[in-house]
Amino acid sequence: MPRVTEAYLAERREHILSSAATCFAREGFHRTSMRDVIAEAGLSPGAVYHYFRGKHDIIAAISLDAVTAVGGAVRASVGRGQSLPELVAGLPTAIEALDRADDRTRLAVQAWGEALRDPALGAALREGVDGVLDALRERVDLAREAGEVSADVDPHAVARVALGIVQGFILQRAWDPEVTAADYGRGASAVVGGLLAP
Amino acid sequence: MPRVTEAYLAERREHILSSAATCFAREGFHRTSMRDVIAEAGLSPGAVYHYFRGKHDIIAAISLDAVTAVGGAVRASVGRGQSLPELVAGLPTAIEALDRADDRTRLAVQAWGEALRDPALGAALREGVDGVLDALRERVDLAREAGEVSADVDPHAVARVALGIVQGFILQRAWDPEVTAADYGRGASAVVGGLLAP
Amino acid sequence: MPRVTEAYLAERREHILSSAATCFAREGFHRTSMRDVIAEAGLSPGAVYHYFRGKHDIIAAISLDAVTAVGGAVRASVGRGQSLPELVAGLPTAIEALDRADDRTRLAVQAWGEALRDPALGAALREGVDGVLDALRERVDLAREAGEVSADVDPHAVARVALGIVQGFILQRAWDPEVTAADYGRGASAVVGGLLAP
Amino acid sequence: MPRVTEAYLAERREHILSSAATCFAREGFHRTSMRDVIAEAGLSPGAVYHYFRGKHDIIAAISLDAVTAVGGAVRASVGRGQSLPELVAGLPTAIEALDRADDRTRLAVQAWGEALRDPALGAALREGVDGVLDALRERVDLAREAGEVSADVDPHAVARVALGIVQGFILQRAWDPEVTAADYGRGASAVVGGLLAP
DNA sequence: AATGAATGAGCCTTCATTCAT
DNA sequence: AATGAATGAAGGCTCATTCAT
Repeated sequence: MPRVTEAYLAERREHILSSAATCFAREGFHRTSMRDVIAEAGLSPGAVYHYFRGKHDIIAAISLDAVTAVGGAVRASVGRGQSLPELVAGLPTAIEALDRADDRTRLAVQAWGEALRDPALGAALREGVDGVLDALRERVDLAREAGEVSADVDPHAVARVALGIVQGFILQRAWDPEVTAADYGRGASAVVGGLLAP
Repeated sequence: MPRVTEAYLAERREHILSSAATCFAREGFHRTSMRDVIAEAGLSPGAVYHYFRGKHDIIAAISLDAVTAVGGAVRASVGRGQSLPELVAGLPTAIEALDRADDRTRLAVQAWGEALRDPALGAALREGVDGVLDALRERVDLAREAGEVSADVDPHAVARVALGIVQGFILQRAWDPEVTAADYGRGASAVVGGLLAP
Repeated sequence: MPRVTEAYLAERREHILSSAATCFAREGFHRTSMRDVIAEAGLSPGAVYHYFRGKHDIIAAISLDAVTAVGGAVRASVGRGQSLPELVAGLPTAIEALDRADDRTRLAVQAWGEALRDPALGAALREGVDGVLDALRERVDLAREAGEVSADVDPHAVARVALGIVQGFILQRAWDPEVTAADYGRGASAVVGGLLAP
Repeated sequence: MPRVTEAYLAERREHILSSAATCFAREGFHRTSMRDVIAEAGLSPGAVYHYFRGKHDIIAAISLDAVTAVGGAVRASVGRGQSLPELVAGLPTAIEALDRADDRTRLAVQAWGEALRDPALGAALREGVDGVLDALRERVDLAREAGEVSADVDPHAVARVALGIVQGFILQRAWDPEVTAADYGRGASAVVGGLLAP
């Protein structure tokens, strides 16, 4: 019989992660020391190291979470059966909604850089991105089959561009909170749906 | 009077920066120590600190350079008098051309994260981005006035989205070198120019 | 729970201080590196920094201790109910007794200079000195009331001079160990008690 | 024929010393870097090192100057043919007069500590002190022969105490500028001349 | 005589992490 | 499960000083 419930352990782990996220969003991965994380969590070094193998693991977990959350938001939007311009218009809002308590999108920008240096994280992150790209590509395929989109576009490339539009929003909003989802979404929808005069 | 020429000083500074860029591209800003930079430059600590106030300043200079180079490539493309889809199609190639010697686009991704934590860098970077956004917006304005684009689009928002498309390319290519400028450019051009069947 | 006893912590702190004092007496505050202190203490850097915020704090603690010890010796002598000449004659011996293990009086001379540059240390030290001056002044007051001393002397000024005599001994003995407490004390007693022929 | 006059060289040397003294009085010997001294002097490193072998030499020169100045003031007072109490009463004022532009007495306190660590400086300083002690002792001898002072005092010891009184003034005044020469001198004169009621 | 770029040893300190309790 | 004292490598940087010009 375990001394403590599994739920307790999971909750503890989560608590540490969210404390770390707070620190990381405030100061960045590398300007945050384990001392900071430990203090923010109100624990002792030993306790934190009981749940994580090291700082590295915490960064990886948080990075993955941030990127996964973005991916999840995109995939959820894709599944909503809207027209392509509607879909694209709504993505920024879906992203914005992620930043409930923590600055998940700011963490995502940092995670992007981290993934460049950490092969394991890079692979994990790439996997998530591939899933999102697949979802977007399938949606474009459908649109093409439905004649909604001209036959000679490359769904792979279009999916990448659509993802790029989302990534650009995340980045620009991280730099400047005045970049709103509504404006950016309108622009995106215009680009995708009717930029060229008929 | 051993006062060396100003050109010599500038060249030395540049040498240090490019040595640092090599290190940073290889290991990231924070896994690179000043020792690494100093060794790569083949100098002594004192010499490096003669030209830069600290690691921070070197990171900032390189970050700014990377982001400025991206901005310059975009602005140069904008000034080339192409149609909007042509312009957008060509941007990834222009970006790709930046990575001649150093991995300037990889550095850019790191710089993005850095700018989130360093207010001074953030401000400088934002200024550069604003210039690029202005150039793109003006181009869209022109297209609108020429009837090339429907009148009810918001040029500001469209400029941001166009920039986002470029940023997305930088990021996706940094993660996966197989993402080619040609493919992404084709996708971008399709999105902007004729995604919707007529 | 590895929480060690408070006594253990205090002892550790004291051990570091005495190691530092050894180094400082040997080489001076500024020619002693933290490496020296750490090696002398037989600890790791982290351990030392666990107990002190930095070299500065160690210097301050040792300086304060040295000056406080001197003050304590003076106050103890004052409380011994001797005649003024007896008291003054005994002070050098009391001071000399401080240098049992460490060279506390040599440290005091260094502390004097340090207090000139470190406002916090200066204030602390001044406070200690004021206490000693008070004690001396009270003693002089008593002597005056007892008619032991002429009525028109300023007890404050006399107290300062008495302290000065002690400080001069500390300094001269630090430079030249041949200056003995016995000789100096005899001189001091003569000055105070019967310099002028009757 | 020398390129520059000897006077020019001496003046330059003096200029560097006074710049250094300014820095040292402001920040202490060890918190002052050669950069500081060089900047204060408005010269280049090479120029300063042309006149001094190193920081060490500058510290030694300034320390010696400060201590010598004190010694000179005492000896000048001794030669003035006053009664012993008058002499002692006047010493603090003579000391105070030294602090024209620079804080020579503050530098002296630092020099005391320095002499403890630097054998060469210690020897030089001790020599100066011995001269002062000799002068004081001779004065006491004279007083003894004149019957001004009781025959059984030890002139050596009394001279040391007299010097100690001066050193105490220097120290106490360095810590607290409110300690005035007038007050301290009055106290000293009282101690020496008539502390004990008749 | 003077310049100032360059040197490189060494400084103080922090950090992620461990392990006896 | 949790504590926190301890580790020790490594970090960024400063410093007194030199020497080609």
